Amino acid sequence: MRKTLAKPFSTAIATLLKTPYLPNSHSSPSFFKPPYSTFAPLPPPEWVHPFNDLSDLISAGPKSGLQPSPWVPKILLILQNTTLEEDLSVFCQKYLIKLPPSFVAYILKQSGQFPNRADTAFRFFIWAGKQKGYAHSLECYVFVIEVLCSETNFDRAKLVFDDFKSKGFLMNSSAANSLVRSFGNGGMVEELLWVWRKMKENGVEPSLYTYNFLMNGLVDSMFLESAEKVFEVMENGKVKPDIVTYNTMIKGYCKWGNLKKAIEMFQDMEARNVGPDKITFLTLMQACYSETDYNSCLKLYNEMRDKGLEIPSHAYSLVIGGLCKDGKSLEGYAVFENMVTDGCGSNVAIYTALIDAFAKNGDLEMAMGLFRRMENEGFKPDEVTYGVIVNSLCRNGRLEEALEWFDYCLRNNVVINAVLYSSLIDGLGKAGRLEEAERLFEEMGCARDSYCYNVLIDALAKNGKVDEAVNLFERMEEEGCGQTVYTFTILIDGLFRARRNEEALKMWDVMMDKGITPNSASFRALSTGLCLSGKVARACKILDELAPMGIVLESAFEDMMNVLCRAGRVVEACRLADGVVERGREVPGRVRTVMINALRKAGNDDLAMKLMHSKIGIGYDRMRSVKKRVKFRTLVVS
DNA sequence: TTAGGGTTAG
Repeated sequence: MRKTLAKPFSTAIATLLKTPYLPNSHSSPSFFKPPYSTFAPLPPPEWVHPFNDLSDLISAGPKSGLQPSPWVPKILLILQNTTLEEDLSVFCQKYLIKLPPSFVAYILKQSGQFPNRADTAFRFFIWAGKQKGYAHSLECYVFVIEVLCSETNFDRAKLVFDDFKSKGFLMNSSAANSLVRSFGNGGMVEELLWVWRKMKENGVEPSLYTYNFLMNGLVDSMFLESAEKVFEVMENGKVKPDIVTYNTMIKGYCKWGNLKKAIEMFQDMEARNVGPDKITFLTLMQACYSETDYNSCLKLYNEMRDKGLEIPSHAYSLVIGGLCKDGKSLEGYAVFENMVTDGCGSNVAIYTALIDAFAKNGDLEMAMGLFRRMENEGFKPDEVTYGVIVNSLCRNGRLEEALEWFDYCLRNNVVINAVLYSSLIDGLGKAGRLEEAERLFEEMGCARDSYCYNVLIDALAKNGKVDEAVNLFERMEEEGCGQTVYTFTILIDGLFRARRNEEALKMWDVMMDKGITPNSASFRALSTGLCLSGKVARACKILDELAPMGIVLESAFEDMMNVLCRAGRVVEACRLADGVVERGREVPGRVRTVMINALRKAGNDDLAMKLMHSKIGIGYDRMRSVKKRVKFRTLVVS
């Protein structure tokens, strides 16, 4: 038997590398190329059966006349099988094969092509390391680290690397590239620096790839200043920054929220003749989109078109999505038509965004037309699309149709998510159909999120069922669903409406104690309740307490003025205006404008005109020949 | 080697 094993492993591997079964055989690492003569022998190809698993392989034995078959890929498939080590042990023993490190490295490298392989790969690596007469090569370490880092298993990667360091391998450039990439992705800076030092020691010059991997690692770990330094080194060194380096830096600035610097770099690259590519544009567009700067998104898209660059489908998604969010459904549709003309395929997300935008603009016919067109083109509407349809119908008072679509989803096994449920519960609540809303809430087929709770709490509170709303608020906590600033706003508003002022104030304190940051809307609910019950000073005090916490609510004072004027409490409004000026919380000119607008909004045109034609708020009291600002109070006194 | 979308509440 041993005699028949004499055919070298190299022959088997060489044959296998040529077979179409081998995934990505063209990308096989260079150290799998000959010479293989030092490898222990494996069964010759003619033995090999088209195995389904390793047990087949083991039991096959010599069978003449069979076609050579790619058994290595079969072993790779067995990587999905947890008994790999055991099987391989048996296999190696049976054929008395000495496990070659290159084989282990190969399996580890290939295992990266399967999802969630880090655990198996790691155990395989450990198992192989324990085999008699076997020692891991540099590549084994590099590949297992690569697999571990790609699945964010950084602790294990560190463990393996500590072992690696003790072995005293000579660093080479491909190992260095891989390690820099792995450690960069994991933010393992210490390890990264070790590799860099080792490269220097062993005279391995960093290539453009090494630099770019390093840059990407630094940027992803938010070490932006270090990335800037590396960039500088590249600019002054032999290896100049290329398009990837620039794109990585731009990504860094975007992630850091420094869009201005990203744009500067974008302009700088043009000046240095490194033309921006589709990735540069897409990165910038994504950043603009995230900052809701949809206009810049559109400008970048137009620039891309002018340059004749290929426009990726995702860029269209961003531009169309941005226009839709801005309520510009027609403009969004125009870009959509460009996309179709360019031969760039649409997708469910783009259709859904357009349907939503048209529906929000009240054009339900166009929205439904797009829905049908999408279906005719073979796109299957998903849970988000149905969510948009149901929400649009609810918003437009077409609750019955929304319910029909809900039934349709149920009948056709379409997933119904919490968004669709919350839209429907909200629709029912706003239509006063509380019982149905509550029933739907209880019967929900998925986990309830804060939206679902909030819409129902709102429905209850607005329909005079404040106790039930508070019960639901408590149940929310019991069921582990986080209360949000919306929950508190709804309840504070509801409690004030029910004249349960002290409870409303307590609710505000609970919110603060929970570390939930109030916003303009929540303070509006509180201040409205307080102002209408004559406690303007208390509202001001609470507002003043927020400032030291760094919470500045831009419209707070304006909202209070509006509420007071609308309630005809002009004296209190004037007192508030004077207080705001005296505390220097707002420039007098603006307070004056706010006051005029508030009076106008409240329909009190007479006082608004009087204020406009006086020097109140900005003028000086010359009668008493003391330079003093005329108080707003004089508006109602004189 | 670098980039990745759509729906909901006060």
